[in-house]
Amino acid sequence: MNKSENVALTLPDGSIRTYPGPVTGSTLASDIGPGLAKAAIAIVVKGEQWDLSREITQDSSVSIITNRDEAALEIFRHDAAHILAEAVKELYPDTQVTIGPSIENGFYYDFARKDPFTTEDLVVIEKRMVEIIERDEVITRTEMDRDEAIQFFRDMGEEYKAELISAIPEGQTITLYRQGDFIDLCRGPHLPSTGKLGKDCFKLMKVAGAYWRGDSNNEMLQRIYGTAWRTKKELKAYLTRLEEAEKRDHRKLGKEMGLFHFQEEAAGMPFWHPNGWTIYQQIEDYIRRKQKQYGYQEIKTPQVVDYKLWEKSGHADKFHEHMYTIEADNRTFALKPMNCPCHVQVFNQGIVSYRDLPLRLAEFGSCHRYEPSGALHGLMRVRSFTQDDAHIFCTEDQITEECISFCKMLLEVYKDFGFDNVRVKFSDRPDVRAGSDEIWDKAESALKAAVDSAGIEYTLNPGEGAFYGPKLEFVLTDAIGRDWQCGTFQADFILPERLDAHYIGADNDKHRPVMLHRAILGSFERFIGILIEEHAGRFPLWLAPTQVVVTGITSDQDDHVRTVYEQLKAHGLRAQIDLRSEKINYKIREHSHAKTPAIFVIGGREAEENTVTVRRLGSKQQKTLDLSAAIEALKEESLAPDLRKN
RNA sequence: GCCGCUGUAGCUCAGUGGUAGAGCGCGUCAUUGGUAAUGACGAGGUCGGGAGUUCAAUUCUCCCCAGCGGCACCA
Repeated sequence: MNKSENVALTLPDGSIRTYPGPVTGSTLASDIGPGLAKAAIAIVVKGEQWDLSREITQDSSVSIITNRDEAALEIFRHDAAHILAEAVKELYPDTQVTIGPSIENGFYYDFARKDPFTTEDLVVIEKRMVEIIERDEVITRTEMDRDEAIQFFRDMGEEYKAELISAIPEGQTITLYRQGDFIDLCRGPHLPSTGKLGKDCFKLMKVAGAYWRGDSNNEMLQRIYGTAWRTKKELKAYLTRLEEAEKRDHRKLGKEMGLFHFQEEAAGMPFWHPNGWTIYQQIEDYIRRKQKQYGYQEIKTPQVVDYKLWEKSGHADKFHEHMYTIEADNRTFALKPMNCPCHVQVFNQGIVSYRDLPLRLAEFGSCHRYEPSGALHGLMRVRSFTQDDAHIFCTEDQITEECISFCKMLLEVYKDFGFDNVRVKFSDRPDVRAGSDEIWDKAESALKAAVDSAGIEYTLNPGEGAFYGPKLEFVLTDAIGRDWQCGTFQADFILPERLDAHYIGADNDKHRPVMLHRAILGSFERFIGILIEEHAGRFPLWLAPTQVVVTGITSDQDDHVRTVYEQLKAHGLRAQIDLRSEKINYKIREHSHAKTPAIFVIGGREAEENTVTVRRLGSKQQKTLDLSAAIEALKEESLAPDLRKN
């Protein structure tokens, strides 16, 4: 490249600035204006993010990233991670640095260190980070040869960094970033200087353990999590959002609302209370109706099954450590961890004709899995749960149609529960799997064709399929932003083979059916957990454990209150009566806290006119209605979505 | 399972090497009040479980269990 050649930079508005030679983003920004120079964070050169200090040597289309841009956030967070690492190295020089990326809402950095960081350390580190920001250290980018870089970090005692670089292909140029005395391997880009990060725009959040390179066979590192934002206001808003999310945590609400509990004697296995079980039953009834509508037949299979069956199905091989076993009669049994092998047993009874396919067998199957203790999480990850499970036995030709029908049903169900945003992942063959590559090719392409024709958008989730087949995962998000897989649709060519399922085809020969494993809610437990958080405990009327409370202003109305209560119950509403000698204020407050959707209040006037004054949760307004009208309205609203007329 | 933190009344939490406290809730009584807390009195705890140190352990040490935050796992 001839240095004397002109460099023409095309800005987003189409205007062109020409320079007599190489030029940096900061020069460009200051030439455009001092305001921009101050706000500039990085520059996009031909679609790639560059540091402001990096020389642009060729004609390029460019745009400057300012601190108002969304793209700046990631850079801020990445810089925050570097500043964190610098602070830690200054305070605890014997610590080795490893990696520190920006993540959703913030950043983290993993450190190798004998003694773990304490919460008090975080305060000290955070203080030092502010100092580094105040020092406004210039951040410079340098390039280094790969082997040179390995030696460089090794000389500094940074073995992890050296190992990281070793994994990079030979001959490649490595970029390093320096700020003050701190040097890190990094792709960049970074801010021009540490002072660009607002010292009141970040906060260290927590310490945690994390395996080196995400592998549980490796040693555990100390991870520090932080959050970082463009402005103090954004940071505050984020912290407030976290607080709000905590209030809708299903574990907290479950306790407050008396839905369920856990205890030591049965870790990870919920005890459902009357209130929670009412919700559960509403959901089960709903799904049962839905499944009938979509051509499923419900069955029930045993929970304790000889271990031999799990060996035959292949589950024992991969999951034996996660199965509860029982010894009896000199035999070993397992509590079923899933329903599919049992469903094949039902399929295998008698002879199935191709005319019977697709055969859709559904079960509200209670399963037990010995989940690792650290994985347990309220209702979201439990050791005993019930799935809205079903297996569709069909021919290869029927996969597409079944997938389309399933996706339609799933989206209807999610919509009825108030979930409009469902993310879908396509998980293909894992490293450890059963069956030949040929069968996997077939299963994957069949599932892909099916989901494409269903018109569902998905992201690829490589290597995450089940050991017997590829799957679609339908993911919902909890209050704290954590993702949970609920629905699933899996194409399985392997279990029918292993458990010798067959049908008689039109050609009078035996054929293997394809097995489609599918669930919509996934487990009732997890789904209810998410439902609680989604609604913050304020369930729609059809799900609410108590739909209406009837109470009087004074005890003079007690008889009338009783009559109304009886009528509500006669209409099938889940009503409660409150005859306590408390003031109306107290009772309203209490039932509102309990998140009761409707309160019917009866005073002297209402008793005389046979009306009720209705107060709905979340509203301070009251409406006095004829009793029969009030009951009718409530009844209509309390119908499950699939039972409503419109 | 791994790293760290936590475990005291039904709930939320304070506290101490000398056998425990608050608020809410609960119970009794009084109060009959028009839409988010009426008052008085009262009951309630093997301080997660086990072992050790000590004259003495809820408090200090160790082991175990469970919960929380992550990591790993998730048929």
